[in-house]
Amino acid sequence: MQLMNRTDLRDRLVASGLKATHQRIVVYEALTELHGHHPTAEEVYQRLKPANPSISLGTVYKNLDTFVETRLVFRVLSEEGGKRYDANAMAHSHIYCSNTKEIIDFEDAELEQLLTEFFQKRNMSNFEIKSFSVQLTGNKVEPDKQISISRVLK
Amino acid sequence: MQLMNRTDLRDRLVASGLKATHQRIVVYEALTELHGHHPTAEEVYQRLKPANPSISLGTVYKNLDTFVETRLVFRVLSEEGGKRYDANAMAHSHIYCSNTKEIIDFEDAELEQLLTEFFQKRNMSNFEIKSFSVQLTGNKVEPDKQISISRVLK
DNA sequence: TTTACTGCAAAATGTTTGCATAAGG
DNA sequence: CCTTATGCAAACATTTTGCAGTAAA
Repeated sequence: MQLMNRTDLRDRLVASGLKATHQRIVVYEALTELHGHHPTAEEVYQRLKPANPSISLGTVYKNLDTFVETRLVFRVLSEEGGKRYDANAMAHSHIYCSNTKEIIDFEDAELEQLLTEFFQKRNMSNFEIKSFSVQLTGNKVEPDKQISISRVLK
Repeated sequence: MQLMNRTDLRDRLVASGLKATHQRIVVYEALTELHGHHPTAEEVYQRLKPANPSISLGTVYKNLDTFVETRLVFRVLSEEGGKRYDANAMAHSHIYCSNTKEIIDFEDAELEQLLTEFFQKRNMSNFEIKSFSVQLTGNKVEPDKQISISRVLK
């Protein structure tokens, strides 16, 4: 997902049926650069403003919404209620850290497999499942405390 | 969770270390009555206003926040970004319906068990997991379409 | 050339805050 | 009593909207 040049970015937009405007490209680019940071619209705007002083915050909002609609990007909602975005179309889960309020990506193929199988077996009679994600809540453990915590877990 | 009288509601508030004011009781009551609907603050307010015309929306907000802090209630963030509340302290997952925008409770003991075991086995070296929930996205299937859908699933 | 997107600024939403008054323990 | 919660209204933050002008296909 990282390290995409503008041609690649443009291709992705077009592949999603979107007009590849300059603004769209730089919004999407900022998002890929900030991948893992789950920026707010404002943060995306601040990121690209220096190089694109004429872009408007409204356009950033509109494009983020468009990207979410086309599933090029998805929205994460922080514990505090703000909207955050991430340019990773792959299904993945998040950990909310209650201490630092960070949203940390958590990708685990084994977990994904486990859940995919679970939902395939489970007959959700009146529901067609499109996707799933797991939200974990917890606290980061400082390196010096790791030993005691791992003891607790066992 | 449903069918609680005011004495029970009061007891729960006190047990969580909160002053059992009339407003708190009726906010909590409205929330239990709307259980499964995941109401917004505004909806809670509309629900209890007829019987409590003097209560203010600000108080509803303050109390909902207080309840979330004490873990008496939890917040769900809708796909659209609004804050919604639910008076169910038990861990459970949600299904977002892309069509109707509903948030539907999904409790599944088997799934819970599966994930609990998964996270116990998995050594999350630098993270102490407090809780997890699964967000499912999909579409409700109308009764007359169920047959074809279940074919797709197989 | 046609359609869709942008920038701007205003408006709408949703939520929080400050403070004087009221109620709970 | 003393502390904490309430109601009110104003302030705030965030997001959406409308529209005339502009750029992409």
